[in-house]
Amino acid sequence: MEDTNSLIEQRRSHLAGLAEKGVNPFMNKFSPETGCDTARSLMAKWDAWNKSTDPAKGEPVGWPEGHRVRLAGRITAHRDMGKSHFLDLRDVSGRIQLWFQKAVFTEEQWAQFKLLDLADHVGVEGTLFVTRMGEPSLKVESFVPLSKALRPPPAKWEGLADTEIRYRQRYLDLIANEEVRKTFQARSLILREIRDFFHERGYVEVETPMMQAIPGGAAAQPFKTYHNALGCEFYMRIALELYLKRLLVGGVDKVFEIGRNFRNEGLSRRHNPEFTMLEAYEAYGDYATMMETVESLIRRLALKVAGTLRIEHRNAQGEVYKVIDLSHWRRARYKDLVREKAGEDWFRITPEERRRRAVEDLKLSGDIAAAYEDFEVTGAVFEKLVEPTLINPTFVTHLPKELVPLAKISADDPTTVEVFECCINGQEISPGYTEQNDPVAQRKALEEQAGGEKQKLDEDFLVALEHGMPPAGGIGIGIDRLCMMLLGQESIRDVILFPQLRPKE
RNA sequence: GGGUUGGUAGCUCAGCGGUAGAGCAGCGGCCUUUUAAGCCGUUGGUCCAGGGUUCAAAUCCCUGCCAACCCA
Repeated sequence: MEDTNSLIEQRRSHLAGLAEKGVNPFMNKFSPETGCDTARSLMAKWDAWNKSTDPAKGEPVGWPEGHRVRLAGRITAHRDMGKSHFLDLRDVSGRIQLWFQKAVFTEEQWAQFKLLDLADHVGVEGTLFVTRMGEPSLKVESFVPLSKALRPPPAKWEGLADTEIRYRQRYLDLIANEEVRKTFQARSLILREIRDFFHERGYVEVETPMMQAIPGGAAAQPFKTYHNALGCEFYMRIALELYLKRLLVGGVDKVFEIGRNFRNEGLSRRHNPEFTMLEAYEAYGDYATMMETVESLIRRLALKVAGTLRIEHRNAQGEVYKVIDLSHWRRARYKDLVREKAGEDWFRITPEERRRRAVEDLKLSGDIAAAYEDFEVTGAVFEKLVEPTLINPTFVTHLPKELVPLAKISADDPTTVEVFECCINGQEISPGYTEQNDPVAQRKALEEQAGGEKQKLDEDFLVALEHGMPPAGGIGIGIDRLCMMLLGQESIRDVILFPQLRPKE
């Protein structure tokens, strides 16, 4: 990209100007003592103490006026008053205001100062003080250019709105938009908290293959790749499941993995071709054990990241348009939820009548294909009419066995399986299972699912099961959707740093 | 895959057949406590691309590309 404009040319000439003066505009190393906002708040603390008239205010706190400090960051604002300039310096901790006075510097140094541009990185050293306006600031005594920005930053006030630039050049989005920085810091916190949660419960974190000869554990289109040295095709994984279960066989009784799955399907507000999945398995647990696990985990995440179990989603105007109450976790049977929307007699009428009612009365004609079997008609009712209404957390239990062929039959209702779908925010956040550990039943179910295509059977996995897998509960949690729910984002692209877009040119 | 909306200066946007615009940023000037600094002046454009209609197209039409949203 060799595009130039006058702004880039100006910056290039400033770069050349620094070089002529023998200044390296890309320093190898400069060690700041502390963060910009750290210095700023310590100064503010002292200032508050200093100005307090309370006779019992005690010992000085923070950093006093005149405290010497060395900082580094990016220049994000410039207010020029001739012989006196105010700049904002920003690093990951936040910002602090810099004061450059002409009188402090030699003519040569001032000439170098004039070659600095907005968005450059600089290192500065000086003393802390508070301005007349009460702003804790740094009186700069020396500075060094650390990295010259050859391109202008986005406008500071409007921020960056162009979605395409925001996603393709996320770094500009992060520079320009404070909320975006916060969202991704919160995502990092969520991941860390999930790991702490499972480690505290005695789980072992593992990493299993992303390149698999047979992509299993879910029904989804995989991406294909090729290994030159082995001379064979591989698939990018679509789920973590089958390898984690091998580890249950191997005696890793509590095991989890957080990792990327890849599905070669459509992109949407809720789908990115690569997405982050958590799966956790617990030997001697069952689906009920895992419901408790999911609830405890998500409650903890909400308190950590939002400070409350009442998650508010706000629109661009800052108005709350949705509230998710994570203090009550409903448990409801699949059939009961379907009856609420489709009629009390739904499961007593004939399959033909069900189809007619779904298409005509419930207006699901676009969602029900002619080839759908009866259970799929009910599935469409659930997916289109029930799931979107489950804003507050609901564990949907006792799913019909046809819907989840690989699961274990419920002890109290043989037409259903020991599976839950935890729905929050109108979407499925986490499925959970009492895992199938009967190798004969598992083989039969997988063969039926493969529809006679023998090469799709993960024989190695079935052999593992034949060695004996302990009874276990398992869950999967879509981390991206979890982040959307907790962080008030309606698009998956706003919780993934670099969402997939069509490559340019 | 279908529909809707959008793509104009570095950024945010207006203009919607008749000379290419504003604010911010930038550049020059004034100002040594400003903070979306202020005041004066000023530079900057493949109006997404390609075709068409027209005396005349950023503007109307067609095709394509990219994106967002809705639907499948």
